[in-house]
Amino acid sequence: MKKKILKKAEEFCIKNKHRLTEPRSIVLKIISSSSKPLKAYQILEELGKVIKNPKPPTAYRAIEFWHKHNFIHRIESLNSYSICKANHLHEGSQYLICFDCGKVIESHFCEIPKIIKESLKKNTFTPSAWNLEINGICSDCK
Amino acid sequence: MKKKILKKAEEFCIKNKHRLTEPRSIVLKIISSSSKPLKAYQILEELGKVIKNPKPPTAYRAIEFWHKHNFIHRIESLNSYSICKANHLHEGSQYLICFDCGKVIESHFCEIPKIIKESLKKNTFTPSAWNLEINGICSDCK
DNA sequence: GAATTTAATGTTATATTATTACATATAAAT
DNA sequence: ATTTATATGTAATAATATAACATTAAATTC
Repeated sequence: MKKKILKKAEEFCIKNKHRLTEPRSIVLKIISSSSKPLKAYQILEELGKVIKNPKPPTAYRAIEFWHKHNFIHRIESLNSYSICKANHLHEGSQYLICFDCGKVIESHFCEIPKIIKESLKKNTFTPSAWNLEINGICSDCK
Repeated sequence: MKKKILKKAEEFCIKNKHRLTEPRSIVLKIISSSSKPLKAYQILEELGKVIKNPKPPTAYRAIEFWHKHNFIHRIESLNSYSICKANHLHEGSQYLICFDCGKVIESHFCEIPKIIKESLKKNTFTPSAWNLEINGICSDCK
């Protein structure tokens, strides 16, 4: 899984003439290796195990880069970042967040639901990205 | 509109034995009077025009109170708060956010879309609240 | 209606999250 | 080789949020 993402990242960078620099590749590795979403300062801390005394902008820039290109999602209500589990990069994300154990499940579907599309049409609004976060209780905590 | 919300808030507090204190009622007034979502420190600033030198916890506590009881929604990606426009209080919110002009539209629908419900069932996850934020471009900016 | 309990606020300090600004380095294009 | 564009290094600080403890005010019990 991890390897595949890094491979994809490499191809993406070559194709789009972005540089796959050390902070970028390490940050992507960190996020993709984590089973849970990570906060920026957790990523920064991990980064510090590989490169010497990194500063917040170093982490934030790499995070922003991968986020902008849909390799990672941001879970807004947790200020956290998670690798995109779908095997195509896409502009929408949806997470189930258990308020008991804190577990976060990425629940993938590609299309914006119909009812939402209709609402967009009514508002003549053209979507580019979307994020849905559902709080509740997971099966383990029931 | 504003009056109605304050009336509803009053009734809610009496019914549920919560106190409609000064910080609470002023904060609700501030948020409900604003056409745009407000950030916590903007609310704090407005609060400072009415009560003497309020501190962050005063604003945050009132915000948390109304948020918990679904009178206001939090727009996670903007760290902002907005009055719930639906005339019944509900656990879900959905916003269209224009990245050009910054306009935020509350797009109300009561039910979680079917495709999402199915995903919840598959994950045996019981939702209690949900928040959808869609970024894109509004009709005025097209 | 005085004593107790509970709910809420006041206040100080600080933690957490994120960005600005400017210098430097590296790669790509001319 | 020079210029331009892209990205990082570093220091400082801005923006967002909470912890901890003291105090006040209302509700409940006696």
